Amino acid sequence: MTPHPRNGRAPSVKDVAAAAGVSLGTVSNVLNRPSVVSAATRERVERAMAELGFVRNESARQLRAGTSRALAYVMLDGGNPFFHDVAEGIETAAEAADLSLFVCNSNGRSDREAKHIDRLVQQRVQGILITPVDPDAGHLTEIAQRGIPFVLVDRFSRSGGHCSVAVDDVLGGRIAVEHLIDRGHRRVAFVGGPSSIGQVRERLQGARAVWAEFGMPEEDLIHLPTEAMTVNEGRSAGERLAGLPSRRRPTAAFCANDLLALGLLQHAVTAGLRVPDDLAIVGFDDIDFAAAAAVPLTSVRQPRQELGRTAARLVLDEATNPDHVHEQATFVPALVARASTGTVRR
Amino acid sequence: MTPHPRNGRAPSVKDVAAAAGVSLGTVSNVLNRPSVVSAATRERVERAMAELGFVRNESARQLRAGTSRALAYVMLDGGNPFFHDVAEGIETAAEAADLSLFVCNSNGRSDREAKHIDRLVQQRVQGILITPVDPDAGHLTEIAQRGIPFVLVDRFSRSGGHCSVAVDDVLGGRIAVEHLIDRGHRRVAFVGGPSSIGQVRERLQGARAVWAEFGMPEEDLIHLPTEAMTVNEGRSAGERLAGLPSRRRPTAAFCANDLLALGLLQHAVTAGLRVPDDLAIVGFDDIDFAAAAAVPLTSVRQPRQELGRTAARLVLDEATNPDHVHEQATFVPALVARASTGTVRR
DNA sequence: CACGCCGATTGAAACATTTCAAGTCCGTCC
DNA sequence: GGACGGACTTGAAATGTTTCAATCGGCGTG
Repeated sequence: MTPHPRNGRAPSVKDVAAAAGVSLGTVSNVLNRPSVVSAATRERVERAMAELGFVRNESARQLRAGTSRALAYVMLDGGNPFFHDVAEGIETAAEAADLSLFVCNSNGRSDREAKHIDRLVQQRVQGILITPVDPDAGHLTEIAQRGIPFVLVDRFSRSGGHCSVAVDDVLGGRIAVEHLIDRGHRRVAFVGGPSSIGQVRERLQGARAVWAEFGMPEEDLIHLPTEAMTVNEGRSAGERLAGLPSRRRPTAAFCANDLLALGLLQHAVTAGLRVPDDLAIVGFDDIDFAAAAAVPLTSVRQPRQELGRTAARLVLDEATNPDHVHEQATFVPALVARASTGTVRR
Repeated sequence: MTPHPRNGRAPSVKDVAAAAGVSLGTVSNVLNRPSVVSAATRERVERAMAELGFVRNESARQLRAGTSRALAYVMLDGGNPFFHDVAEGIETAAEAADLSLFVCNSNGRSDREAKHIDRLVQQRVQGILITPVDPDAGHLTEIAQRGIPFVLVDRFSRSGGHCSVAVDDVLGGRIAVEHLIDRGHRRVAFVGGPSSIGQVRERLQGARAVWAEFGMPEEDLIHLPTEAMTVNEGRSAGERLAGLPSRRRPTAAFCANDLLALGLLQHAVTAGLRVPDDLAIVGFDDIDFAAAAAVPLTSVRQPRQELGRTAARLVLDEATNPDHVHEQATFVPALVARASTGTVRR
């Protein structure tokens, strides 16, 4: 409470002990096992702590304990609200377990990701949750080798050497395209890239599978590759789409995420196309902005918060349960139909 | 490198020293002052570290050093991309100073904010950057009293007892409304709330000032209060706006942030209004989604990354410079005119 | 040959906390 | 009155790192 001036270091248990006239072990007991301390002493110690403005030193605590009381989530793209919602889910679970959550953002850069991981390992965090730039990168397996619990979020573990949490992206691709076929579309674009992203490949794979099952000609499902999954790239895909000769031009687009879809939507509206009549659009993720777009966006919903909560649960299990077995949690995506695919095509 | 099994604790400097056949002080020298160690010894030690998979224990380091190598940013609303861009700016500066950045999200909840701050103080972070729920709350002054460098971000310090970084919100309100008057609007709505938020008050104040200067009747600048600054609230403000009798209904709206503006825009489009002809809209912040909206949004731009960079600079100055004096950095907002206010009204 | 110097290395102390075996004090029971 | 038990408190050890004064060994100089 008392302003403690810049005189020197922050008060420690030792100072509190001196002020309260007890041993330092007793102060520690007040902190960690209040029930074993007599009421009178406890009160005296608590008053001393308040007076000095004592705050536990987490480093010392950690040093003694050997591990920190924190989880970490390294997210792929801070600009994509999807990852925020995932982080919220993780935070909820962390809070329930009385752990802190460090949120880091690699912003798609592998070097930044590695740097963050380095620091987290140095901090001895209890576990690392990560949506990696490249799920097969070496520094990931290194984490596991160190014995640090870790979970892939929104990515699958190919090797099975650790836990992962994701939705079934192939299925997601299927339901998106089936919805479009259902609405009467016979020429559809798949917008997304780069193909190095597993998600992009799988969503496309699902799209192609259902396309073939309905007996559509392969060349009528057109892949418009993008450099990244951003609004800007979506806009540029829109330009390319508009540039196609009209007999080849798709009447609908399935975008690998909502940012692309929003960019595409914006381009379409600017170019004077009516959505969905001239161009229907389906996104992926169902971020809040999707519902809020000027033409509310049909999207494939991922249970974002639950993804996060489950990931946190798995990493905590790995951290605390000696019989832990790695688990690949898979969620089922669901189509949320809105105005951007609203009408059945004649 | 070598997978170190779950046998026990992670290797420490002591283990490295033993493996390399040197004293533990030498290992520390290799880590912190490589130049004083002979090349041969250094190499031997480095090999031992690699073999054992040694990673510095940051807690011990911190304990000894008395302070951590980290800054923290407690943001107000993880769902608002504006704060992300600010965080990016901070991270850039932190990276340059070789510090970690912990990003926390209070999500507008005072209790969560307090909890985060508690943990950060326990971690002995070097400085705290915060966009607080309430800039006058007690726990903020407590931070300062503890002697922890801290900076208000996107808020002004009323007391002047600490640094702050923000744009001139009154001016922001002025240029937004002046732009609308310029476009021929004679009845304008201000959408924003709650009034407990300083920003809302100041933007409204600027709006009113310029309104009066142009000799407009006070009652033609209508305040539509909202409960929060979200897309949803923007939509609901749209409904209220549509419900006004037509002779009272504004032809333009100035929203206290872009999320509100996007919500309002969405409602307008859904309701069949043409933007900007039936309703012109100005937002605030100029987040990326503003430009990407179906009708690109005119907005008052804040230098978001620079806000973050400056805040980081100030907190570092407070942390390292004994002659530090508190500074209220003020930036000038700029209007970015786009389609949502595109035409001059007859 | 003794001396001092220099570069390289060492050992011990310090940081703040937690834990735990050992200790003290007091009352009760035989 | 002495022993025992229980409630409470204590002191020391341990955690991993950094720092710094001290030491060591070798070499050149007087």
